Amino acid sequence: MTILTRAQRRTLDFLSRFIGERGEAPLLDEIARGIGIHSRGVVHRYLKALEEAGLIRIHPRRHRGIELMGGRESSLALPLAGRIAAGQPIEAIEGQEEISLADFFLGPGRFALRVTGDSMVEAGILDGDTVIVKVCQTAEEEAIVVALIDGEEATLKRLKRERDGSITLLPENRALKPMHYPAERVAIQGVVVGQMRRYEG
Amino acid sequence: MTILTRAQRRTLDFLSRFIGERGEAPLLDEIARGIGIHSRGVVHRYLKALEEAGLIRIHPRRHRGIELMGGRESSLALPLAGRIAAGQPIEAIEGQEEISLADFFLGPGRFALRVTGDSMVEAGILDGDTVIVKVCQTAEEEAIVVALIDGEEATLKRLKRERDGSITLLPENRALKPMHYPAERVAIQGVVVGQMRRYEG
DNA sequence: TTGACTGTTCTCTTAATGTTCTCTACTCTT
DNA sequence: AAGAGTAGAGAACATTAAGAGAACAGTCAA
Repeated sequence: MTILTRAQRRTLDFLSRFIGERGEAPLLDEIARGIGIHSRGVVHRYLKALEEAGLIRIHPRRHRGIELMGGRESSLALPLAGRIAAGQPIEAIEGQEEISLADFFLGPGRFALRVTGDSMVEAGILDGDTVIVKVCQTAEEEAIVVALIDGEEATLKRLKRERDGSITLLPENRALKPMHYPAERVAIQGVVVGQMRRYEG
Repeated sequence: MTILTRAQRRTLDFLSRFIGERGEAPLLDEIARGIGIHSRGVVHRYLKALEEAGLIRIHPRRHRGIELMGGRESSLALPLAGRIAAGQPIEAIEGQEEISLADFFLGPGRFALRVTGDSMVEAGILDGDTVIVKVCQTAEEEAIVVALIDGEEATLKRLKRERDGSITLLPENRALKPMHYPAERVAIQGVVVGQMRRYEG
């Protein structure tokens, strides 16, 4: 592999940042501005060198036709920038860590469920959220479960077992009352293992 | 894999949204209007390119004869069971629908951030949650943003612009007070586009 | 069956973009 | 002092991207 000159390295850095943020490659003019020069021809020379070094691929004559060969394909991971409210600017903590969506949510016996209603708002589960549920018949105390009552009505509630074996389903909403049932009327369909929400930009 | 041009990408986005909402493919004229042009011929050219790239299939001469291929990054999908709290047992957990984690969260210029603190609890963002942030300098009113104050302190707050150009950062927690700053002290680092949480089983 | 729609194929236009060149200047090394 | 290598400017040319719109042929519903 060839040793890169300073200008070539600047170009490569700009490229990876641009593509990482915008999802598409920059124009030659954008690269020029990004590394502080004015000539497209010069940029083109640097790109040729980077291609020679095997670091990028150029689709000839295509606009924005630069692909970087870093190897790390679009995995199912997001760069993890760190913790917020720690009092530091977040910038440029370039993907040291990554967070894997698969690790987060995927697993055997799981499915997603869209939530309607406000019964769990105080647990941070809002109307419109999606919860990830793991199928199981038994659940631990205090877990948030999908419970089927009398084989008819399914709800999302926090589980509490009473000493006499009966079951209380606690909503996380002060406006709603706990519901109390004998054990045989309640069938647990699964336990909530995750929750996610999208904000429309 | 061919690189898509911007117009081709716009077309693909419109297609998946249209089909997702209405269950059938659009006419060429509808696509044209949807992406802001007037020529059916041009649309047809874009569709050919998308077919070339393996992203859609065209049934020749059929009206609405466009089918979009799962050329997506597969495998990170969960079966979507339906809506809960509708008063029905979660009917037939057949994975007819699926929810794609990639669609949900992945995209250019996004990163994850672990939240510490309770300043946004009433918006359903709890201590320990992870938020997905999209990098951008400007944000719409009422968006939840990552804001850097005086270049030092980063926080997660709801954005409000005052008439005089100054900025108010609103916590979603009655115990905390809104913070008010002149515009030049606040730099927006990104907008929250998603949120997720894991419940330890 | 028929006629209005709809998909397909063309050619044309315009502006933006990639590519190739030549020329200049600066910094090293030997 | 003379090359050699790196940086950069900028002109000239070729190609692409994006779009309009006409003409034709096949589809589909009343």
